[in-house]
Amino acid sequence: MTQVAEKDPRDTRERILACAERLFAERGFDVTSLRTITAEAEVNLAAVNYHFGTKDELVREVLRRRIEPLNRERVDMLENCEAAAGSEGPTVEEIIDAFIGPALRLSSHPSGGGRVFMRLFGYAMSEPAPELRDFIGSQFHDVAVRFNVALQRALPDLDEREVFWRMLFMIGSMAHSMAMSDQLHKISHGLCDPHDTEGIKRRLVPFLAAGFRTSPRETDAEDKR
Amino acid sequence: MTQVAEKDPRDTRERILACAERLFAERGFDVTSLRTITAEAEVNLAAVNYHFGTKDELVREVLRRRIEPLNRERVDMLENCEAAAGSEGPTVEEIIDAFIGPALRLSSHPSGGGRVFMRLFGYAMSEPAPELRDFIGSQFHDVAVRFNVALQRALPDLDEREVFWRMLFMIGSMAHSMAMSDQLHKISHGLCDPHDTEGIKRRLVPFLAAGFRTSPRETDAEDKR
DNA sequence: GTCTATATGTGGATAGAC
DNA sequence: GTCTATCCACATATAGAC
Repeated sequence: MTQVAEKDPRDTRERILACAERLFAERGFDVTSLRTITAEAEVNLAAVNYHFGTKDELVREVLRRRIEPLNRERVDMLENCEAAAGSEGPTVEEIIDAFIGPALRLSSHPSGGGRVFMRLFGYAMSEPAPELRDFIGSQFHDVAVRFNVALQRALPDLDEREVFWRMLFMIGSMAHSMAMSDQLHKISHGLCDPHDTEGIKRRLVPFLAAGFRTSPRETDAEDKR
Repeated sequence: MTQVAEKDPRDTRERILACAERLFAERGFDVTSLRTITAEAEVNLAAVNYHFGTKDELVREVLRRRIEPLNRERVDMLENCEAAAGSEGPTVEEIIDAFIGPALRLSSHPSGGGRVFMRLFGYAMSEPAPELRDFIGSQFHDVAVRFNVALQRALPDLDEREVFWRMLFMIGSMAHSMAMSDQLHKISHGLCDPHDTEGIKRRLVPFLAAGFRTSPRETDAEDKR
C-alpha cells in the first residue's frame, strides 16, 4: 500500500520502444545494438527478444507505433475538411495541410519522443533495406491512395500520374525537412530554426500548393509526342 | 605481347569502388560488409584496407567520387547560364535546372553505376551517422551558398532565410525522388516510370519553380508579429 | 600490390534458473 | 516476466609471407 506503483508489465516494453526510437533516430537501425538499447532503457538484454522476438520486429514496432496514429489523423483531417467544404471539395492547401500538418505537429508534441521520431521518420523513408521499405510502403499505401483521389478532385487539370509524381515531390520535401531538422540550424548559419514547426508548415504548404497548381501543359505536350 | 592488357594497378581500386557503390545503394552502408564487397569485386579482402585504410574512408571515397564532379557540373551550368543571361540574370527555371539536371543526368548515364548512385545519393542524404552527415554537408556547402545567392538574385522578394527553406524543400523532393526511384513504379501501379529521368526533370523543375515563385507575404506577416 | 591467416571485437539470439 | 551465462556467426583490421 505504498504510493509507489507496482511495476507495470508494459513498462519494460514501453521503455524499450522509447529508447530504441531515440537511438535509431540518432544513429540508425543497424549500428544501434540491442545491448545499447537495453542498457539505456535499464532493462535486461533478453527482454527485447521476449517482448518483440527479433530486432527486426522491434524496428517495425517502433515505426508502427507512430505511423498508425499519424495516418489515422491524416485521414481524419482530410475527411473533416471534405465534410466542411461541401460539394466543391476542399482546397489544395487544406489537403496538403491534412497530409503534412499531423507529421509536423507530432514533432512538436510536448510528450517526448515526437521530435525524435521526426528525424527517424525522415530517415526511415529512404532506408535501403528492401524488407523495411516494403513494410513502410505497406503502412502508407491506403493513405497515399486516399490523398491521391482528393488531390485529383481538387486539381482536375492533373491526371492520376501527374498527381503521383507531385505527391512524391511533396513527401520528399516533407521527409527531408524532417530528417535534416537537427542539421538545418548549422547549415543555415542560424537563420533557420528547425524546432519552429509552425514556421516550417507556414512555408511548406504554400510552396507545395503553388507547385501542385502549376499547369501540367508542358509535360503533357511531350508525353503525347 | 598478347592482346590481353596487363593488370592495371588502378583496376582493383576501381572495381572495389564500383561494387561498393552498388552494394551500399542496395543494402546500406552498415549491413554491407567488406567481405561482400571484395567477393563481388573478386579482389582480396585485405585490398580494401590497403587502398582505402578503413571502411569509413571507403564510404567517403565512394561518395566523393560522384559528388565532386556532380557539384562541379552544377556550378559550371550555373555560371554558363549566368553568363548567357546577361545583366538581368538567369530565370528560376534555369537555376533549378542547373541544380537538379546534373544529378538526374548522372542517373541515366550509360556508363553503369550512375543509376545505382542515384539511389545511394538519395539515401545518403538522410543517413543519421553524424560523421557521415558532416562529411556530406561539407561536400555541399559551397554549392549551396552559390545557388542561394543566385536564387536570391532571381527572386528579390525572398530574403536569405526564405530561400534557405525553399532550397531545403527542393533538395528534399529531388533526393526523395531519387531514393524512391525503384519503389515508385510499384507504388504507382506502373503509372510512373522511375527510369524516365527526363520525365522527372520535366515535372520537377516547373513544380519547384512555381513553389519558389510563390509570394512569401503570408509568412512575413507572421514573422513580424 | 596481393595474398593467407589470424587477432580481436561485437553482434543477435537462446537455454535454463529463478 | 526477468535474469545470467553462453553459443556462434560474422565484422574490421592487421601481420607477415610472397
